[in-house]
Amino acid sequence: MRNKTKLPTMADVANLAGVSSMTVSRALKPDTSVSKSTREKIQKAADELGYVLDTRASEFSSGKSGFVAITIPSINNGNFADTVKAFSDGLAEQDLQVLLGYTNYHVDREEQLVEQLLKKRPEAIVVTGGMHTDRCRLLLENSGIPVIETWDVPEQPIDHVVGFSNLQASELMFEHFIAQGHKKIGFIGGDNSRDSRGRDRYLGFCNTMEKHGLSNERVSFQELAPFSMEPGASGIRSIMKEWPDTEAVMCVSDLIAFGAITECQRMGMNVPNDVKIGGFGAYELGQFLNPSITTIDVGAAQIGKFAAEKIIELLSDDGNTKSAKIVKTEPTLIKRQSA
Amino acid sequence: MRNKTKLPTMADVANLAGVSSMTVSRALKPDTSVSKSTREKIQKAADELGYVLDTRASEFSSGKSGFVAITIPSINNGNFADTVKAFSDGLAEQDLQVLLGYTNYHVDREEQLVEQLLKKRPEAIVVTGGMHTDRCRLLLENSGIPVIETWDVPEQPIDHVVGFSNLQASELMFEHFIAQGHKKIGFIGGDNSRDSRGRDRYLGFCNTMEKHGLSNERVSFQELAPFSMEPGASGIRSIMKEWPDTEAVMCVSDLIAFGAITECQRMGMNVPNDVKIGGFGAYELGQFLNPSITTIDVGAAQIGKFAAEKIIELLSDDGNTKSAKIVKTEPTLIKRQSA
DNA sequence: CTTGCTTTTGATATCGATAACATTTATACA
DNA sequence: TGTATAAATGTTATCGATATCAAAAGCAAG
Repeated sequence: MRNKTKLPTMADVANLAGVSSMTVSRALKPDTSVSKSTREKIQKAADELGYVLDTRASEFSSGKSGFVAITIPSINNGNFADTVKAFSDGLAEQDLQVLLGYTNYHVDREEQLVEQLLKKRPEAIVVTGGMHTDRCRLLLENSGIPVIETWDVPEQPIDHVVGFSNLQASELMFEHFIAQGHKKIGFIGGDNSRDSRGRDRYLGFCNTMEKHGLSNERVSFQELAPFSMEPGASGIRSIMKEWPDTEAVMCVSDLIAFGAITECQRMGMNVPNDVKIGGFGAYELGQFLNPSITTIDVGAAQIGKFAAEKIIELLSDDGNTKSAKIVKTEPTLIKRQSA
Repeated sequence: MRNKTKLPTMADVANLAGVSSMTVSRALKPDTSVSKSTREKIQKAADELGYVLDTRASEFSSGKSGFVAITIPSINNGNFADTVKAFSDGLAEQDLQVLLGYTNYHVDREEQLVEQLLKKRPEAIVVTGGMHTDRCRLLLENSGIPVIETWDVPEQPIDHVVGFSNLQASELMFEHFIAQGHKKIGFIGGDNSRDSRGRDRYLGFCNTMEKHGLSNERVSFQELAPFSMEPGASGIRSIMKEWPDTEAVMCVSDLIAFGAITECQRMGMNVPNDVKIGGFGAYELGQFLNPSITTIDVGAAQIGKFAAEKIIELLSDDGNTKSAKIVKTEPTLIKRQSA
């Protein structure tokens, strides 16, 4: 059980089976020309030795790493999890694995992570967002592999993009508030310097307010821990304290909205009668809360699916791919009870 | 930008810097004997070429893979995410990376995954639970690396264990119900054949009911999608329909409890006045729901932390480790509003 | 300026599999 | 039965870094 004992190699299997190691290599993959009897003989030898292929050697030798890297801001986020899941599923057909990294919403951490991931020579890399450090951008540009930026539509894309405009997406919610006749509208967000998607949603707030000649002062920015509801509670308290006549508030995510709605209930307010609360991201828990959360569905899974399709196309590329560099998805408003 | 262009290798850097590749190899790691001037020269050459180390070659050559594998049932589960996070953090100090796989609560999938992971030659492997296919067990036993089973205390451990008794943990909740004078108690669970931890929680139900001479018939087993609240809603509907006088129900997880509580509210019932609902896992959302969810805290992060510590100890092992093979954590009841 | 040490650098073999090419064996058909 | 073709297997070189051992350079003390 100790580390000392050497694990069997392909050569060991070859010896035992009385063939060359090349034949073992072939026998262990499907769709290769090895006679049935030889393959069985080799399989038996491999089982006997408890042989497990060393993919490090295999990938190193063949030059293909067999995986694709993806960075997301946070593990504890149903939306990104949906993207990753759809992405993994899409790549599984091609026997491509996914190597995942978390940036924790920090571009510095992203840079570090991207370098780490590139050292492992992925066949493509997907990053969340279009905001990177200079060095990170350089690393990606020089990586020699397809790069896809997601969940955003950067002004100067590095390579390919699968995303949507967070600004336009959040406008859907504010237009919804305004269509219901509300004028006293607020926003609860996070650290805009770290989360550019959150910042764009805030800009959507400012834009819409300006367009309709309304005040954009009713905002609260909270320190957002990953997957945190507490900031929603503090945010709504702070807004209702300073502007008690606020009629509708959009939160930068459904989790924040969850915290805000439940805090309203604890303060004795009725949502949506006393105040309307909107979320973002169409998280599952939003359907089940009473009241259910009106939200923006950004098609997180679709982003992962599209990214996977793009990568498959780029990797099987014979050099004449015609597909668009930028794929946009369409966020939609999901009207439920809370707003 | 196309895949064609070869990335620079260490030899390229060595050429440009006018040294041997061995010196480059040394210069790129800390704590090695390379003169300051040479190191700077090499660093400059590497930057100029945009050189990024190929860890595949590096790890292959040195024989160390530099990572540890871990399998968890589901990505969309805050508890396992907490374990993984603490685990990653614990290993980061030792420059060990974590390679994560999801079994989706299927032992067959686990077997497949474990084989895939072992092919990458991790330095240790952590699995969730103690239920495996025969082949999976064999693979783990023959892997030649430390194996840790977590989130459970198997009767016949493969190697090391960091876990707790799910059975005893769930008994905490039922004893809590009983101490409040309840006798008509129910349980909402999932597919026991797939989730052994859920099954043990159910067995805790049966044991406690038997011990107190109470009926254990008030149960509902639902098909549990990962991170799903809907089964909680169906579960409580089914129980309240068949046994309308039920006084208290424990759910196999907080997410199920969430679905159950909000469904009770939609049915016009008050939790906890009309019926008490308990959860399992101490998920963050349980704190914020109204009513907040009474639950069992199993110390998910602690499990990850302990597992990481154990691995560090085992890997730095000089052959005379004395640490216990089995580490148990202590689940606790968190009394909140719902029960 | 020589001896004996430490520090720095280099040459070579090697990790385990596979690509590419070469060769042998099996199969089909005239 | 012989030849053409396909299928099965083997040989050799190689991927990119590092371990290991060897050599050179730097340095202190006599």
